[in-house]
Amino acid sequence: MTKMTDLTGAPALPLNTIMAGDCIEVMKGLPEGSVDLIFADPPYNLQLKGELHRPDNSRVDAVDDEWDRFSSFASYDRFTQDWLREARRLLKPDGAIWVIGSYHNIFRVGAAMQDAGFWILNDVVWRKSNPMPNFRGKRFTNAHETMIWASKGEGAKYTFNYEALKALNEGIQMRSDWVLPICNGGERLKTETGEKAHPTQKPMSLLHRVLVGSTNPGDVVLDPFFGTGTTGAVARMLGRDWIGIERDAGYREVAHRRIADVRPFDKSALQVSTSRRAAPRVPFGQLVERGMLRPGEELWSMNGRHKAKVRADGTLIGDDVKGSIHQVGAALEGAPSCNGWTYWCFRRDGKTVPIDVLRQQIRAEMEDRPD
Amino acid sequence: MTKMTDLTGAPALPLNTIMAGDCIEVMKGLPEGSVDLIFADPPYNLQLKGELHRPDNSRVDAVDDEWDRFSSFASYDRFTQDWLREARRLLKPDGAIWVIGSYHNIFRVGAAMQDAGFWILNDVVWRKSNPMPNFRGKRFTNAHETMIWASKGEGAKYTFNYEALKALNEGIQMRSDWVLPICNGGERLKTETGEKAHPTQKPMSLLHRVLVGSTNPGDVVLDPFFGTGTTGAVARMLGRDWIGIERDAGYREVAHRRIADVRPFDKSALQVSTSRRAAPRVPFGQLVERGMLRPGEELWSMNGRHKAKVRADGTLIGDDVKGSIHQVGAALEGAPSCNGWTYWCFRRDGKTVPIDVLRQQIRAEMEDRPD
DNA sequence: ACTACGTGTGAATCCCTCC
DNA sequence: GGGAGGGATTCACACGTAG
Repeated sequence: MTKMTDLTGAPALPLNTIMAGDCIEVMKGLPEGSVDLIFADPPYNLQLKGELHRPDNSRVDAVDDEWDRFSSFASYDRFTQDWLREARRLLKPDGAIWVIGSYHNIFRVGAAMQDAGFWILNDVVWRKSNPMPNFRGKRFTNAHETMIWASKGEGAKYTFNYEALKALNEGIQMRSDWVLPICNGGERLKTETGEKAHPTQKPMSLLHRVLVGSTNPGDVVLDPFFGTGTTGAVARMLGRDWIGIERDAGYREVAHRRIADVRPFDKSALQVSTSRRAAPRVPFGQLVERGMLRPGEELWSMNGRHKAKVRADGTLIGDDVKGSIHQVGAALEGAPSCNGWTYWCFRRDGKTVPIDVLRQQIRAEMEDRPD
Repeated sequence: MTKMTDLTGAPALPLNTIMAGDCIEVMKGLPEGSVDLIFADPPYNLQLKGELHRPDNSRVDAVDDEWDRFSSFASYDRFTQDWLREARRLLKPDGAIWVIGSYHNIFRVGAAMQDAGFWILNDVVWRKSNPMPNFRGKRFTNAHETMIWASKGEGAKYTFNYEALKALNEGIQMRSDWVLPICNGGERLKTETGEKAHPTQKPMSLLHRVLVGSTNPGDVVLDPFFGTGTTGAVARMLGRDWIGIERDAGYREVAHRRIADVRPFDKSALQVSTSRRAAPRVPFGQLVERGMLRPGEELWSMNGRHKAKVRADGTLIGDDVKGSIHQVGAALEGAPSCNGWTYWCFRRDGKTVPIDVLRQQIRAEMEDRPD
């Protein structure tokens, strides 16, 4: 493949392009710590009946059952370890990875991810609303696939747009089981002869939820098993940069045309709900400095059971306790911690008002005139 | 343990008893090829670190028991390989095994099962209808556990009561995802002091479906991690013989009393597992994920007086208001509440269509294969 | 008897910034 | 890098008590 470098001599990222070749080799040529998210839909590769192929496409010549079984699992494991090692190298320290699979391969993949140092955050079940039935009635309808979401390592940071996903789910925390239809109808890519362009095309709704939940606009998303480019199409739609790797020229061609047709959403639609966590921090002392609360004034706990007096330095003093609004609240409640902003109230004109109202006033002013 | 033999000199099966001791050692003393089904609920190796509190400051009662602590993945893997080897030895040639776990351990267990020669038939997802939320909002609600169902080896026969399961599922082929509540209320075993008798008691409805589906009356069911004996209780109820292995004397005592109380062929568990299903809630965000509405697209109020723009996370943004379809509708109308589904319309081909039409489409799809 | 409301709790790898 | 401290964060049920 072509080696690209930027002006500093560091290899540049080939953003929004489909790279040709084996993903392990191609990833070796990309710079370490450069990617925000990896979405991988690796080959399931474990149909031991009939033929079995190594990652390099050579056919495994079975001698007997024992040898064949050992050889095939071991060869799939080596392949998995190899691409996972390169994938992890490419991730930024606060990057994350999603891998999708079925019971044929997902257990080996999950164990390999843990062995490679990834830290599993959730396994997410894609529950298909319209799966193919088990025609022979010998097993359960295979109605789901499993995704593993993992950070780069134990304690590593990662992106999780909690509020946006909660909003997507009408105000209820998003669960680890997602009910979504399989990809068919107009979304399913076809060849000129009307056949499926790719046997395992994933629905865009699945990628939408993955990318809204674990990336921000402008992030770089890598898909090492690009296929017909669902990841790229949704990334472009959502204003994320993407890189695809695919060794099949036919799939690359379909993906290229498909992504070129995508109209990105406009910027304002990409702004998603955020939590208070992202809001600027307001020290309680500022309420006193600005005269919103007077030193000596009494605050009352939300439940009305406790009171404390405001001091000029923005601390509280109650019976035998003094400290921050949080510390005094925790001490009075005998709790391990306490959010003083939602715990304390002041009184004006006979009404009891949470002090958080004052913080919101300050934040509103800051939005008009940011520092 | 005591060695038992029957009249022919072959070791006899200690049917319908709880054996004391470490399951690997105990299994070594049982005869090869003697068991029809194994249900195993091994330690999950949760690796919990500090304490966790709910937003109301109450402390979560974590699984911190000694039996769930392993020094490393390697030591957990050795343990898993050892008990799986003995389990497989005990199975009849046409026997089968179920193992339940979470993302902490299930990938390692699944890979070890394949390595041990088991042949996976399905992975089955237990979708909890009432899981514990993720209190800190840092991950998805961990709302499911995974069960692996496997035969003794590739091509081995196994029991699958297809019609019985179909009947259990109101005439529709049983899928690989089962919606069942966690074990609480009256079914949850308590000590005299009112604490949980076992931290991870499984619901009887789960075992009911497993045993109805993959055993016949008179079959022998072995549970090497017996705990407080859910497997034994359901087996007795359904007229199956059972063997439990448990090393904790306290758990054995609770299980013994519990199983003695079971009336065989009680139909109560059946009623639990076929509990009625509520009308499915469809989040508005799903219309966006599924491409039925585009982020950036405008919606119009039914009366034509207001409009708002759809965002990628399924919220709306109008003049000075943003939030859910319901919130924005209420704000624009100055009303205390608003049903956004009937309030908002989208435009296609010059026609104005209520968004509720799209929700009805999704519900219709779900009715094809409910659960 | 029935409803309304408050409380308790479940296999959990659950914060982040600043000094 | 470790410790301190601000302050953000929950859904579905079962059960008990009040009205």
